[in-house]
Amino acid sequence: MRVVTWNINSVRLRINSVKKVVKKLNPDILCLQETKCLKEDFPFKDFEKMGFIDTEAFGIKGYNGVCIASKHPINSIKKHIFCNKDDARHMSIKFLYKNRKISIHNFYVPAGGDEPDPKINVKFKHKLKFLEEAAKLFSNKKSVNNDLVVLVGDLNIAPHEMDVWSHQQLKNIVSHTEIEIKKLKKFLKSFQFEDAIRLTQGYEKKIYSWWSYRAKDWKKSNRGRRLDHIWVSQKMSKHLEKTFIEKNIRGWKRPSDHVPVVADFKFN
DNA sequence: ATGGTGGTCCTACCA
Repeated sequence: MRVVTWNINSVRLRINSVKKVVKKLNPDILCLQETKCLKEDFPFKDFEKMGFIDTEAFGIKGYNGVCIASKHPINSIKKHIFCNKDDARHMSIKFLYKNRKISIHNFYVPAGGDEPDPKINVKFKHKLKFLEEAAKLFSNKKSVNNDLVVLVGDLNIAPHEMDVWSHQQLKNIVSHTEIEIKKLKKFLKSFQFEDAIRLTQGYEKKIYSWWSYRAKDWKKSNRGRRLDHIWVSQKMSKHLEKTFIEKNIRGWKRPSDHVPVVADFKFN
């Protein structure tokens, strides 16, 4: 069973890239962030043609927006509101796979602006509050040891030294500051999640999922960050087979600044 | 070098 997460940065502009990625990766579950598309404008027909039985999406005009497309019938959907804001940053579904109930959570964590000080930057304050509320959502759950849960998304934080091109140069840059990383780790621990990428690939090598549009040559300078994540519950981690990141897609024509992150699971 | 580029939808705002 394959789960793919990708910050698409406009699903309508890049619908052909989505089709190519689906053809190439054949995901069971595709989670998108920054669809930048109202539900009434969402290209549901295209997702149907790609082979998805159920596609759930919602968004606000211009900003954020999340989608989960599934090749297995979706049994239930939840959308959680964080920080009392009218935005579209979370969606979760449940579905059956080989008679097992699996939950998928798709998150788009606020980017947080430029200034890494919650006292003067309301966007950064929002980001920290969002992470706190997200952690609370999971720490309230009782079934931590028995549930098959996958949490994916653009979490807009690169937590480890090898998740950024230069730990030294980014430690005061939003996405890699100590305060955010602490909140993210608390979020991770709220349901005893495992970081699937690092669990399968170790902590030694540099791994990125995002390269800025502002670089002259993203590939040559390679100043990336690992902002996109796949987390698995303890029980789900037993079924985790492998993970990989589709870096080459950053080099496609009119790319998103993020690339798809993939996790494969095996069930008997 | 406090820039750079790329989204949405027309004017700023977001990343």
